[in-house]
Amino acid sequence: MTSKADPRPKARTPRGFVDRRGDVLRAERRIVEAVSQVYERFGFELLETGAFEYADALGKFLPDADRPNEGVFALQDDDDEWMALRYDLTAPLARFVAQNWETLPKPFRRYAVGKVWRDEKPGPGRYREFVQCDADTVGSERPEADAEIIAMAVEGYAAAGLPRGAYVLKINNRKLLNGLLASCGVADEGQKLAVLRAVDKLDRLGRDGVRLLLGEGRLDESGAFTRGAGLAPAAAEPVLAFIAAGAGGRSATLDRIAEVVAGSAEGEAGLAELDRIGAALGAFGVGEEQALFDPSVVRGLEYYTGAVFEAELLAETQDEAGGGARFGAIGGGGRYDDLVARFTGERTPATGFSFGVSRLAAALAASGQSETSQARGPVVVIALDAARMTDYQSLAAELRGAGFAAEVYLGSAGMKAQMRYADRRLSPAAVILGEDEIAAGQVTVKDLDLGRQLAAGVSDNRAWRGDRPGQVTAPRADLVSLVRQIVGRAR
RNA sequence: GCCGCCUUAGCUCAGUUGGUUAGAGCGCCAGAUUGUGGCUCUGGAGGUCCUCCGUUCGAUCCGGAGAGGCGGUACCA
Repeated sequence: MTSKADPRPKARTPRGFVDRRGDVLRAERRIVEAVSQVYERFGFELLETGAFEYADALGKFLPDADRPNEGVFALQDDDDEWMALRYDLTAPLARFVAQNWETLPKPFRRYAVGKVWRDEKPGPGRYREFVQCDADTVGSERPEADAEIIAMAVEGYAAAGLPRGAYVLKINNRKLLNGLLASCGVADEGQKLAVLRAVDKLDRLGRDGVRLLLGEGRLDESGAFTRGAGLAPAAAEPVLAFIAAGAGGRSATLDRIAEVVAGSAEGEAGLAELDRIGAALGAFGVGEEQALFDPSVVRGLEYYTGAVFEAELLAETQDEAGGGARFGAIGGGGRYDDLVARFTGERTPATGFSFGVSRLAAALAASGQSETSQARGPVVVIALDAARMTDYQSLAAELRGAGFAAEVYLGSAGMKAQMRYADRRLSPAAVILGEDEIAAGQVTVKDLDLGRQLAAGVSDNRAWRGDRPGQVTAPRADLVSLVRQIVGRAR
């Protein structure tokens, strides 16, 4: 061995990225198609924008000289302009709407499906590249627009195959908490954000944990201290009462919220919006158990200005180790009335919902709803004799012409390995054209599914091979009808 | 980002009190079976023992640094 550096690169996927094969992709494509159909039925137009945006269009995560790659994958173009891979589909929508406002039908309703990228610490089920599916309405401030987005999300989950009761869509309104805080004398933006963050942790830390985070702060088990919002107890108690108001049906929740936010103009406005959303949901036929009001929903984002939505998976799930898997949100969204104004200076009301496609696929799998069946392979034409490749190719072409997936085995292994190949591909049939068949003007088609069934009961290899189960030899002209019989059975 | 644990074959993992050829199961390939998937048997391939630096006659093992993975926490568009 020399001390020269190994010139061979290591085959590996970059951190936070995954390779995904046919079966997974098929499942995801089914989901996307189902949800897209729902969106189209509601009158939403498909829009695609590029993967890159100029960094300033992406908003607060824009790179600057000090940390050009914070949170996003960014690079500098030839003209020194920073561009970055989009981290969601909403920022590109805001840019598109601002750019094309004059020519768009208003309100503008579009859905979008595409990859987004985030340069952050990957975790289980959390990658640096993933597919999102969004629907947004830009240019309507009616609460009915929010309700419609929620109704589409509910229908989307149903269309994707998530059963009723497996999830719940929680609805809240930022104006409620804003109004509440204002009437408690909390005006500082940083403090408001800290309150939102604390409220967001209700499901994980419980009421007492949130109380600590609303006040001075909280010391967790590992000894790390999280600074709180610094609210006085007199201000924290109404917040705690507010976030506890969520149990029960939609109108009962509204009644309880009304008591807490009474006297605040912004709170009353938020309440009125929720009331109209609730009425519209009723008209859409969205049940109380599918979409409810929950004052503890936050969505963490600064840019939401009104209604916020979050879909949570309820079904009992298990991770691979058998423990209870925490799933958390499987989608979310809300109203963002200021996002387009970043470009135009004019307030443009907008509302939307977004879900992660692979997260939903994982949710379906976890609730036992996904068909994880392996894709069926093609009919495999066994290649026994290199000199006969053209014959094999025409057999395959004939089958493809008749509408079957078919391929000629292109490796160099023998018959046994070729049969194993067809078996692993889950092919329904193998076509054998050997010397015997050629001499007799025949072709042999083997039913692999039948063999799979019979194999379990066979213990003697000689018999297994000798019986040749499901194997039919017939005149070559009958190829297509033989395959049709066998493959028809397989479907 | 911070704290803790972990990293040996494609996968799951043994093991070496620091010593010459590092193992198992599963998987993969081949033969038994000139042209037939499964079972069984036999054989084979596959390892920088995460990387670098240090200690040592000698390091997969000890020390340090780094990378990657897992869990918690923070952040989350």
